[in-house]
Amino acid sequence: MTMDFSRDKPIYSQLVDRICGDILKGKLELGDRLPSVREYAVETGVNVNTVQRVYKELEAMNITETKRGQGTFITSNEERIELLREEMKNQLAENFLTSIEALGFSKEEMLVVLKNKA
Amino acid sequence: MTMDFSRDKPIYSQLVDRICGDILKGKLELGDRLPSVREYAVETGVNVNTVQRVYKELEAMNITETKRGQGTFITSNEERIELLREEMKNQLAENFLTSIEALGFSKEEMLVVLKNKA
DNA sequence: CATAGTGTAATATGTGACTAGTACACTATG
DNA sequence: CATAGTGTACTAGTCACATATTACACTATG
Repeated sequence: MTMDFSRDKPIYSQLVDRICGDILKGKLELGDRLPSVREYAVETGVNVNTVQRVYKELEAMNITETKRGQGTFITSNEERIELLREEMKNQLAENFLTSIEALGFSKEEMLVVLKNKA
Repeated sequence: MTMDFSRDKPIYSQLVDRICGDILKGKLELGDRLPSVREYAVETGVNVNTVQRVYKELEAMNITETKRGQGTFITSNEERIELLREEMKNQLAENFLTSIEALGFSKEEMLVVLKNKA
């Protein structure tokens, strides 16, 4: 595959985002097994250690569970995923509002722009 | 002063944002002279080179003009500033929409969250 | 129990972004 | 022309990130 990564953010971080997105979008389902670190490394054209870091982060976020010798699985805890969804939504919104304020735009002004886009 | 900086973004970049914000907010006016690199370095508790990089970025964006031996001044070109305002507004909006999509949220869903915040 | 497939750990290396220290070049001012 | 105040250039150090390599620990499967 050899994915293309943006250069303004660590690869491991982009992969975490991607997997989270896939979970929230339903592309990955609760209890699903992720590819092995070695598989995923080849798929994405990245080093095994980088994938390991990705899986480590995901586990620290409690959205995956790792079983040695078996693989890494998405948690079956639906509440956790729902919580994740809310957390990320909130974080996104707050970051946005912070940026808006820092640059001196008003919320209303930005809402108009957003509505008129895509 | 010794400003406090977030650790997830380069200092110079945060300073650029800050100055752009101050301009857009009207805290800094067209033609104003910015502090000298050394002054600003002391004010913010940062190295001179970091400030220099900030001023360099600003100049590359055509929002300041630098005169050796005299100082760095905010452009008097009002059109440029207006353009900057539109650019940043657009960029902000687009980045936001990209993130939303990547995580599988809908625009409408996020607009609701935004309206109910701050 | 052998084997192949999991995740994990440790170490070394290269690279680029960021920051810092120091010295230089230009300009205004007296 | 001396001086102090500008911006600028050069060099070096630090750190996070990614990679490469190797070895280890656990589990399923035959």
